[in-house]
Amino acid sequence: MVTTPPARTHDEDYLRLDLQLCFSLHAASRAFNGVYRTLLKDLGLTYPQYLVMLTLWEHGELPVKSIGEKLRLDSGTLSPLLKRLESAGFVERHRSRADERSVTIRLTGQGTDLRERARVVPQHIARAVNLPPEDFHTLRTLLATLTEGLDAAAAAHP
Amino acid sequence: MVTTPPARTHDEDYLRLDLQLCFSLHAASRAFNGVYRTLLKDLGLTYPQYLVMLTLWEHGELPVKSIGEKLRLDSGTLSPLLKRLESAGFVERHRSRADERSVTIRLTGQGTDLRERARVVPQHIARAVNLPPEDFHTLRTLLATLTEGLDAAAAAHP
DNA sequence: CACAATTAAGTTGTGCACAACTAAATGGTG
DNA sequence: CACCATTTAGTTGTGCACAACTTAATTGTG
Repeated sequence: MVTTPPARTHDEDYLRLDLQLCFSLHAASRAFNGVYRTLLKDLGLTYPQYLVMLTLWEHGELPVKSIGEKLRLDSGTLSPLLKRLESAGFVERHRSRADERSVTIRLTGQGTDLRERARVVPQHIARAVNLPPEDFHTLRTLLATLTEGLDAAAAAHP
Repeated sequence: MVTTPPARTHDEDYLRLDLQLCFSLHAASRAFNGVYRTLLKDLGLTYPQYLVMLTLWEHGELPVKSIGEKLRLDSGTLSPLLKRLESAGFVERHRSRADERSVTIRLTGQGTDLRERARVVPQHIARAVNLPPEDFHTLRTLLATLTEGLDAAAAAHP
């Protein structure tokens, strides 16, 4: 007598859905990284360094704390990354006079100039992504919802 | 006379769209990782190790090569990861007799048993994700399309 | 004012991703 | 058969993510 408990099948379904989504997400994230990597190599930037430069180009100088909040990165990741951007000559680090705990990151001339050379990057990416604008928007919304749900779940079970 | 070239605005739009999508994707991927990390800590697995175990649970023993193809990971990532899974007692590594270059990864009893304990993971994730099935499906499809486009672009400009 | 709690940045250690390389086995071709 | 190209793992080195911790400055409270 063959006995396959129904609960087992249900679990398998869950497992399969979950597996498919995390695979897709993982794969998409890595594919994105790959394309950025090759595009950014000419500029001498890694992908996370590019994200930091983008926020600096947009907001001017920023304390490390703010960069971390915008990019959801902690000091353990940012400190060495910013040190590398500094030795590459793209940013300067200045201990804040108002609050000596804080360190302000400022673009150098070279860092500011890099923005012009970086303008081609988003164009290449947009072309590579090759999605109609509405899909673009849907994807972004769904990802945001997903992240929100996951963050809420993470906060509920810390 | 104020001259703002239209191309400039266009570039800014591209930059903004690109920035938004790569931020969403990056954030979603990291949120996913975070939830998995806490769930998997009890099992003594990292997220990539869990992905390897999932493929082994599904396919039984596999050569390193096949695992790498399924997960899009190269030997530089897999070799040390598998070594850690081996010293944790979840897998064994056997040099293939038929082809001495190949190494077959096999589940141990402990590795097989872990599957039962891991059954709760996808349920927690599905609950955390909290998306209607159709959104789930849309997201997966869009991510697949995105990855395909990015891979094609990467292949065109290697 | 003193002092404990909090905050900002940095450090250390582990693990993953990936590029570039090595070593050994295999396969194809002259 | 000999030799070279290919294939499979593995190694090395760089950089990111994150947990756990340290240090120094600031803030709040008795």
